[in-house]
Amino acid sequence: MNETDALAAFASISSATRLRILKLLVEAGTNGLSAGEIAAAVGATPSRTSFHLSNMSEAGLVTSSRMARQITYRLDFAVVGALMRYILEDCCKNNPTVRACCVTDGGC
Amino acid sequence: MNETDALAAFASISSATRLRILKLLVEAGTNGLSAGEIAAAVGATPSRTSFHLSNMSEAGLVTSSRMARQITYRLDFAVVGALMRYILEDCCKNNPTVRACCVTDGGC
DNA sequence: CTTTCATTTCAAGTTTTATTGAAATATACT
DNA sequence: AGTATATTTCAATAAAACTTGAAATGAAAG
Repeated sequence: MNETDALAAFASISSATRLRILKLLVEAGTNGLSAGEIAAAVGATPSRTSFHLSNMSEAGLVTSSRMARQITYRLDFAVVGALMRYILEDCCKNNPTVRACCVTDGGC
Repeated sequence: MNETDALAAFASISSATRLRILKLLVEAGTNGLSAGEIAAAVGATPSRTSFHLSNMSEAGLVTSSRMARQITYRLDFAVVGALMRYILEDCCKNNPTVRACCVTDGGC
């Protein structure tokens, strides 16, 4: 992950709707969800949802594949992980205070 | 960290200049840097730098304190850590793929 | 090959955010 | 008090992102 990619990812998840889509796709796991299911879940119009999904796709956060008439969107967990690593290492130089928050039993 | 705070933090670090300021303040550590030093380092005008710094301050990422004529800005490492934890736990439900990227020897 | 369903694209208007330079505030020095 | 330094605030402009609804695309079914 480079700076340009990280900036696009941050911009993408700084929208309340898109962050909600991300959380939804985390729960959906590797199966993903169709654009229509996502639209229904977040209560947005199809065109608005499509706009947000292409934003997330351009940011590399999601992948899409057509299944018959529907298009399935899946979260790219590796990209989210790479973003975490970018903050932790490239930005924060492995600062111990920041790093402590990333362990399950961390005092944070 | 709640969703509102996380959204503000993401929006803040989705600007190239502000991400650069964050990295600068990571290296400065607990000493921090004055607004003027930051402006010089990022090559921005004082007013523009001030704008970005108040954005980061509203997002909770930095703290400020006046030292004589200068105002020192410091990164709030705990807030950055809380943001990491928010992505990892609240958003990603501790997904193992994402979590693997947060350990030094992680296969990521 | 027309219809239906799922999704995307487009154009228009609205809102938000960024930039610039000048003026204002706060502190220190003489 | 008056001047210089450091930073912020303000108003105006410019640029980017969001929203809406209508039209277009792609795929399946009759």
